[in-house]
Amino acid sequence: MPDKFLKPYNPAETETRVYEAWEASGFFNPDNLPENGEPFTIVMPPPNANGSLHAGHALFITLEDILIRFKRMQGYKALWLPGADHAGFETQVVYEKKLEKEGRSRFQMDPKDLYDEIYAFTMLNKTGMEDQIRQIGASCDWSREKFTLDPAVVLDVQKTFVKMFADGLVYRGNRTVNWCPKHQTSLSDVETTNGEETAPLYYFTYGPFTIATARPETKFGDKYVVMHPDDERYAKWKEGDSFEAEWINGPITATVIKDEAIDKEFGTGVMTITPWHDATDFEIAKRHHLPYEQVIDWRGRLLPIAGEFAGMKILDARPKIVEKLALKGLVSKIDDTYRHVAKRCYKCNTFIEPQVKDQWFVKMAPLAQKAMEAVNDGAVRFIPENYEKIFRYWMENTLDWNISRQIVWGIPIPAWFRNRGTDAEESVASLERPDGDGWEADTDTFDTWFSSGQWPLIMTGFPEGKDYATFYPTDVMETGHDLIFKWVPRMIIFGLYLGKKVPFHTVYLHGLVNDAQGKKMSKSKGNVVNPLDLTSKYGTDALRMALVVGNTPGTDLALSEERVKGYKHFANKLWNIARFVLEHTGEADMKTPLVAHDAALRKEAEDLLAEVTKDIEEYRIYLAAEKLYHYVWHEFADKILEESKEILRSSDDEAKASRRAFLVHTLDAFLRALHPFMPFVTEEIWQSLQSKDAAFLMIARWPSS
RNA sequence: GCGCUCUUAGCUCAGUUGGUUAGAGCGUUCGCUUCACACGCGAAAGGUCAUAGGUUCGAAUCCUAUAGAGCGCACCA
Repeated sequence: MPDKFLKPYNPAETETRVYEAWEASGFFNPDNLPENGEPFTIVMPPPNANGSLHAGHALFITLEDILIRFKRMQGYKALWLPGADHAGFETQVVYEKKLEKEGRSRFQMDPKDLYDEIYAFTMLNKTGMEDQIRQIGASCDWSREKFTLDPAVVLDVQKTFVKMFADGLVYRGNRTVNWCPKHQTSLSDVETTNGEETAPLYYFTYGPFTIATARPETKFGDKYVVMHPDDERYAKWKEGDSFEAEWINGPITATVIKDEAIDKEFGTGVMTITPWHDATDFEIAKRHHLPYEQVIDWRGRLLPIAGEFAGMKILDARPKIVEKLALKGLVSKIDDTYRHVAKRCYKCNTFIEPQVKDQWFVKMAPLAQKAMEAVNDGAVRFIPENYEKIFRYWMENTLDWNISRQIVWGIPIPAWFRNRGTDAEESVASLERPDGDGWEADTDTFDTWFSSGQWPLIMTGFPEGKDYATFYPTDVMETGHDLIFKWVPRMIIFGLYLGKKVPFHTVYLHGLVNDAQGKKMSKSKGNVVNPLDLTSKYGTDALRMALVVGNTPGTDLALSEERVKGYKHFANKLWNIARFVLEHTGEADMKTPLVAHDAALRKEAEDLLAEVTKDIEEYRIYLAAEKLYHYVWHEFADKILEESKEILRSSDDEAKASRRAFLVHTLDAFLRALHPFMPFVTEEIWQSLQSKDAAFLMIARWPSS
């Protein structure tokens, strides 16, 4: 028995050494595996290279590594493809915060300089994160790693856009977008949050009508009142009737419009419209061919149309405008109990200002239709199953996807414009500048999800790479349940559009990792747990077990330090079991026939291993881990080892020989079974076992078929 | 408003297709310097499975309603 077993298990001493040996062996790359089985592929959700690893990363790395190691031991060509995401807007926000702290602003910087700075920042973080992923024990193939801003990836993504343009699936749209005045970019619908708020609802006299509004500051240019065509209260007013009204900055002439978008029950059933700053109003204006004008600028300040209020921020202007209207006797009521839903930027919480803007949109309906059909045909399975409903809901209710972002940190949109802002405006998608004079390049970049949506294709080398032929479609997409609508549908859509096949057959969705009380971790609450602190304190294997035991898919996990500590004890237990077995067996004769009692115990163990195998195959990882833990500690150690002491002290040579073989065999089998969950301690012990039959436990045979 | 999920021991959670006395970890109590391990061993206490109905030979598990929690969606200004 090696002397190291005389001391408690030391994760810190073991982990780096073992990982380096694995990596050097080349077996993370399936091309080097001794067996040439069927491929099994997982694309790693590329972490955002703008910070360090958090507990959620540790969870997904663990889950995916368990599946990969399990399949590798079963003889599959197991390929886990790591990558990193530039995470456009997210990273730019992180970097802008940094600039803010330094008293700088991106709006005073040359875009090229800004890009270069963010690039350097991201590359530094990327390297750091790769090391951290190694620390969690990820057996991914680093030789195939990609970054979303690798030149080849950029080109692929741009080609997709050009193809979609040619296929009529992207178009230049001039319409209402979600505008963040702080970050000065438009955002997709999934990049905004909806919060219920209480805001005063003002009732103003508007000529012969009373209108209700929560946004007086947008009302300067309003010259149309709209009501429902069936509203009997206003039956005497006909579409096109006009009237005089005293308004904020003097008298105006207004016109009556009838539209079914108006809710008769809300307010007075009459409203004025501001097409530039409200999506519903924009639609009404389009239907009735009404003019529209910008009232609020891109920074969230009032434009000259506001007269004396020009240049003011909307929240400052609002009370002053109401005050002025009150002096004119035009305020009839203020309802302070009005609750409504307001959209905010999901990063800075600033109110979204709807603005009309030219952007590139992806036509979602035909693409979503295909994704739906694939799911209906059973080509993609969701775990847990109920997420399929959520997926369907999203695919049935798609809005066209705005993919233009007014930020530098991203993949440039290969588009060109001519005669911009005039009736003769032309816009084309092309990798090269089109022929002819006057073309200017689009300065916008793609929404990050436009590139990450193509990730399974990109990682497998679509369309001509050799990996694409072998490993696409991939097998499992394991990611957070919050990505069910942000990421998963886009991957399925792009997979079907470009690759003609779904990119994976199974979507496994994990929950959030919360603090010990089940509260969401956040920097402001100060309850963020750094997974690397936990691995250095208790060992990576302990953290991995704490993250997966009893953690059902789709459900959030409360991660307490006590929990991790418990599994550190388990790693040590395993270590001492090995010590006992090694001490008492010496060179056991593995061919010794087992006595009846030992054969029965062995049957029990084999039945359990068969169950565990089935559990993992059916993605009940939480259950498999718990069963192994329970058997090893409370059966093998507490009962079988205790009973062995007496047997091995006895003078029954047949029973002794049988028991020695049984102990070695059982320890060996459970080290194999535990290896995907606790790779380090199991590998370290297994290297000292007489039953060792491969260079690494990592590539040894799974103990049950 | 609509949709999805959840409510099981002091805490965090399992309970895989309905089937004997409902489980785990941590915590608590009691007893152990047992020669693998005190990062340990042995034992114990602790639950009307949110509530009310229903289906069934049998329900934590299926159905309905109610209450509470969480998440998502929604153009009522």
